[in-house]
Amino acid sequence: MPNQTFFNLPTEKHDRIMDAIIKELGIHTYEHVNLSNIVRDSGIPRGSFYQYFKDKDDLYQYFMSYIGKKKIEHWGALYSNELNIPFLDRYYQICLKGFTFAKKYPELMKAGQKIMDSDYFKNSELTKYALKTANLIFSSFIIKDQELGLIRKDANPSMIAALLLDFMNRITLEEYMNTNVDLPSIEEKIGQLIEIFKKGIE
Amino acid sequence: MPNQTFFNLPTEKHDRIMDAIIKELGIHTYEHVNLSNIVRDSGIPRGSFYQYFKDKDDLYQYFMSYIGKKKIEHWGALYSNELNIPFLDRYYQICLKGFTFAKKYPELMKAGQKIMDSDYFKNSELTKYALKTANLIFSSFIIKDQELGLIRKDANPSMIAALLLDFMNRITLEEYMNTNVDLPSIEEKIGQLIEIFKKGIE
DNA sequence: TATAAATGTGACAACCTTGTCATATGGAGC
DNA sequence: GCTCCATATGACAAGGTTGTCACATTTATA
Repeated sequence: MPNQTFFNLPTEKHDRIMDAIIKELGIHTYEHVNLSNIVRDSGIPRGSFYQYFKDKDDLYQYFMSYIGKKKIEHWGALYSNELNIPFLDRYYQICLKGFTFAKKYPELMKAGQKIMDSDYFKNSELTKYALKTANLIFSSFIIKDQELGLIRKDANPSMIAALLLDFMNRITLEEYMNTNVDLPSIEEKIGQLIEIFKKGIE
Repeated sequence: MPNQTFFNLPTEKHDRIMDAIIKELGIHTYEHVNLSNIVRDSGIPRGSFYQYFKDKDDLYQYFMSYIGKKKIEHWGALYSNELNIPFLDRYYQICLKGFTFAKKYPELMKAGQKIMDSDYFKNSELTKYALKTANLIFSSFIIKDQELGLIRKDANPSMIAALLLDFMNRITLEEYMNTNVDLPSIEEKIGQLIEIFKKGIE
């Protein structure tokens, strides 16, 4: 985590640095992140960077916690157990939230996507754990629906979860990042997907 | 494409170099490929590398054509229009072929996967074209089945294609590369997926 | 205002990677 | 053996990146 000095910075400077970091992480995978670009873009001297962050790794840790906070803020209640709606309705809402997140924080979204392409990210234990957790959360909702008779009991929850997470990931990459795509066309697409999942294609 | 000199090389030397290239491409994304590792591993002098290949780009071009040839060899007939079987049966076979490909050429498979993570690959027009083509091929099979009444006409062919391609991609990454996974468990998994697609989960 | 502590600064050493080039070697044809 | 051409070779220049450090400046405290 960054040095306390970094957190003591005036908001304007903190944000300027974060913007530069987000910009750079949105352009290059983690391994290719160039500190020189960050210090140039944020207008801070090279030495200052190393006063705030121990190294690249430190930068990454902070970025992950930063984007994590924003995401929890944004999706929040939709992942709560207290929300009692059918899983596919919940999934629909979660996908749409992805769209609004991408519109609200396009640069952050880009950086978040890019990070996932990085070896560093893929090889980290934390990542494997996070992906497994995402699947488990979806699975638990699916199992609940199976008990309620909303979803066939012979369908494998973890497989359904994986398929829906895959779709969400792809639509995020292909559609949400595309400025020409509007909300109605996204709603239409997610609706189509859910139809296929409900009824099958046969 | 590499210089003629490269193709004149004795098979043993050619293979030694290809092995080193495949090994390196399997470890680092294209942007991070290190020529020094390749010349060390293949035991050729640095100068020779530049006698064979113009630059990194040349290496990439050759690798793509190399893996492309192996893939066409391996999947061949399964993508042919002359094979007249229901699309989901074909899809099942295609997925299984992926498993045997991964077992036959594990290092090549790893390199092929890694390449897809590279910015260079993602931003190339050829790639976008290739991905679009894969979807179109699947879609054309699906449309044929729709006309035959095997698949519902109101299901979007391109979306079905995308979902199934996504699944194939993920199972390749997660299962095929894993040495502990055997054929029966893969067959089981693909079977489950196809069940979900046929009947839906409701 | 004086002093100490914290923070800012950028030149630079150390390191790494790429692609080049002058020179060496090998073999085919005469 | 001689000449020519293809091929082999590795030291090195050019370019780029990282993290450091000695010194400058600002802020906090007495």
